[in-house]
Amino acid sequence: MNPQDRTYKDKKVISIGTVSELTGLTLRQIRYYEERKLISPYRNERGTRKYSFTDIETLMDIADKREDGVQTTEILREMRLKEKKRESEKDLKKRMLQGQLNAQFKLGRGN
Amino acid sequence: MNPQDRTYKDKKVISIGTVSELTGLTLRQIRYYEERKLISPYRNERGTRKYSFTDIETLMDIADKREDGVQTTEILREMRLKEKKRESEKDLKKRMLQGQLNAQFKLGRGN
DNA sequence: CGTGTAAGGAATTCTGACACG
DNA sequence: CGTGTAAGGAATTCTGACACG
Repeated sequence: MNPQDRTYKDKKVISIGTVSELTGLTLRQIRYYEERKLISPYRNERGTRKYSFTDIETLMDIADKREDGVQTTEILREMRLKEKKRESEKDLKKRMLQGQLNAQFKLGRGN
Repeated sequence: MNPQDRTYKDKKVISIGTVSELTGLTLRQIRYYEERKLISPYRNERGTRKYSFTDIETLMDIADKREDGVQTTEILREMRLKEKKRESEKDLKKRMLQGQLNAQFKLGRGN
C-alpha cells in the first residue's frame, strides 16, 4: 500500500456511533473490546473516542471470532502472534536486502 | 492509487467537528461551502453531516483560495474545470489503449 | 458575499454500576 | 466472561434568523 494512503487508513477520526453502524457491534461491545486491549482508539480533548479504518477492520475480525465462541483473551493472543509474524517477516526482508547490498559491495571491490 | 484504498479516502464517516479541527475552518464556514455546492457531505438517518478525507482535502484547497480572496463562485468554476480536465485525460487514455488493442488484433490476424 | 452569534431542541458520548449467567 | 440497561451530565449538531459590511 502507498505510504500516503496509510495516513488515511490509520487516522483516528471516526466516532463510536459510526463505528457501531459500520461494524454492527453495539457501543457496549466496542468499549468492552477496548477494555480488553483489543483496540485503542484515540481520545480527543473532550475524551471522545476516535477510531481509524484499521480499527474497524480489527473489530470486524473480532466480531467473527466472537461468533465462533473465541474469548477476548484468546483473540488478543492471536493478534499478538500475527503482529510478531509480520515483524519477523519484515526483519527477514531487511536482512535479505542487506545481504544483497553486501554482495554487491564485494563484487564492486573485486573488480 | 489502489482502488481498495479509494473506498477509505472517499468514505463519508467523519463528523463536522472533527473536520473543523482538521481543516481549521469553523462549522459555519464548512456549512456555508456546502450551501455554495463546493462539497456535499453524506447525511445519516438523523441528518448529521458525514465527510470523507477527500472532502477534507477539498476544504483545505478552498481555505487556501479564500485566503487569496477568491470567491466561492469562482472556486466552484475552477473545481468544475479541473473535473472536466480529468475526464478528458481519462478519455484520452482509454482511446489510446483501444488503439493499442486494435493494432494488436490486426497483427494477430495478419500472422 | 462570507461569517459570527444566540436560540432551542434532539441525539451523542462518557463513566460507573447493577444485572444475568 | 461478555453484554444489556438505566442514570446523569456534558458536549455536539441541526436549522432558521438577525447582524455586519
